[in-house]
Amino acid sequence: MERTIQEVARLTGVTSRTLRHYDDIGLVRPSRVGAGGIRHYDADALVRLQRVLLLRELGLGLPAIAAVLDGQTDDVHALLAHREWLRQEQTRLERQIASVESTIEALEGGEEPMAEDMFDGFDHTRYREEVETRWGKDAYARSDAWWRGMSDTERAEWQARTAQLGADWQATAASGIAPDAGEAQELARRHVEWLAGIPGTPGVVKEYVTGLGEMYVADPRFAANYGGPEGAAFVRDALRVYAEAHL
Amino acid sequence: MERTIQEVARLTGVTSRTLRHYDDIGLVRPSRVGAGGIRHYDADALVRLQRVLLLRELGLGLPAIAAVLDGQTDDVHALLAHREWLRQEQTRLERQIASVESTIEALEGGEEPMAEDMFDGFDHTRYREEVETRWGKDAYARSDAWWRGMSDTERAEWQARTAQLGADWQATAASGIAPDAGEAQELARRHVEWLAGIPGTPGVVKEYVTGLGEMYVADPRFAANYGGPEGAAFVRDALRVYAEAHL
DNA sequence: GCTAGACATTGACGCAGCGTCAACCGCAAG
DNA sequence: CTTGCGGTTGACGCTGCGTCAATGTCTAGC
Repeated sequence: MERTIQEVARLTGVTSRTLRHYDDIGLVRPSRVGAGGIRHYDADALVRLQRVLLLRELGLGLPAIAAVLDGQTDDVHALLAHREWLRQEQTRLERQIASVESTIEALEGGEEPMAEDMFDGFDHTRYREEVETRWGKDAYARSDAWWRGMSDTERAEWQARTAQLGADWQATAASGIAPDAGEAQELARRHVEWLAGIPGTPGVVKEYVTGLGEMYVADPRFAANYGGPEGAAFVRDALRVYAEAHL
Repeated sequence: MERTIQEVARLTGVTSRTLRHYDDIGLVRPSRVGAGGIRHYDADALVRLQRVLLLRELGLGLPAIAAVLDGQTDDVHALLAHREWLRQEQTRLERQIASVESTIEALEGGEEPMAEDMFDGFDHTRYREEVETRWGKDAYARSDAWWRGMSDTERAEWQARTAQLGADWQATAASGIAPDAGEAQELARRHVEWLAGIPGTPGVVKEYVTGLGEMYVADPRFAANYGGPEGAAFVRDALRVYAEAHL
């Protein structure tokens, strides 16, 4: 009636190591421990093990299995929750596969060694329409040439600067100070300086800077760089104050 | 131009702990380590980190990413292999979800607390047709009543005995001895004894035992219990010899 | 009665990828 | 001088066991 650990292992297809592990964590205890610590399993222990293995095949974690077996959780309930988790994993995988495939296509198409558009910085092509309608095709072309002319390293540097500027704006807006305070105005100065570094834009013209501030608020794509609409509003106000005073 | 670990962390969205980990394993090293072991990252390091993060989002493991970045692996090749792995994961998940759902249905339908059919043992309902056509509806009904009348514990015990018998047959067949050797004949005796424990079957009748042997060979569902067709053939031969001599 | 061998036991490390203390140091502000 | 922020190097924890390693026990054969 009783079986040793090795016999149980053969019967159920698990290793003896697994059975010892289950004993350690209290999931399936042997029915009796004889001389020398030898584990013996009776039919009841086998029933329990059998239920464990069934739930394990379904992908449940050992703690969840323990909860079900000890009656702390309703089995149907546990399985429903588990199914939900499995489904989320599945959609995650789907998205990942799609990403991998589009990346493969891009690489096979000879695209840039995927260094672009990782930071939230100035992603050029995304704003093509915006630039062309506001400042003309010529402006976009110059800007585009400038962008493509840079090396990966230079682009990374530029993007990092852009991201840092955005991060600083967010931190400042969140600190609660006024848009016309010194710190915010210093940021506005950096912002204008940064703008001047982009060829093909009007540069340090007063109405351009204030207009840009409005765009940050109106366009969620830009607003996201500054912590959403509120952050963008802070940037707009600070830029307006700065432009009035210095441009 | 250079940034501290915390700045890089904010820029890229990873934690400084992760950056230190990447340094430890040599995946992304800081461009310079200043006084007090302070890490500094320049634009080149950012480019590398950026590529790491892109590949990580696709689900690649860090060693695989390192291989790609160090030019030891073609990136397209690595991604193709990775896609294959992702697809396998996906089908595995699909199957698991299907299993979970059928289990949920079974539980909601008030089925037995899923103790059945885990071992390779005698799974009753699977062989209903087989039993009814060979030995009549009455035989199946008696057998069925006997099976349902048992407790989980008893059923587990029975299944374990059945599985053990199958395992012993496989081991004996694999050992290379002849079907009429003593050890095989002892197993045959146990087999007949085991058969006698199933109500509704003809029992220890000579032609029943030999016919059963043939069925084991012919039906892959049974053969699987004895190690496939070869193992089943060994069982059949041993049973025939035993039946001729003792029944 | 001894020994070999098969199987048992209890540690303990390793795996992936960091999160999370812990303990300590350095620098700037109040 | 203290406080606080940010930097450093360990080292453990998590999931579910696989995989030694060192040692004990039971059975079989001489």
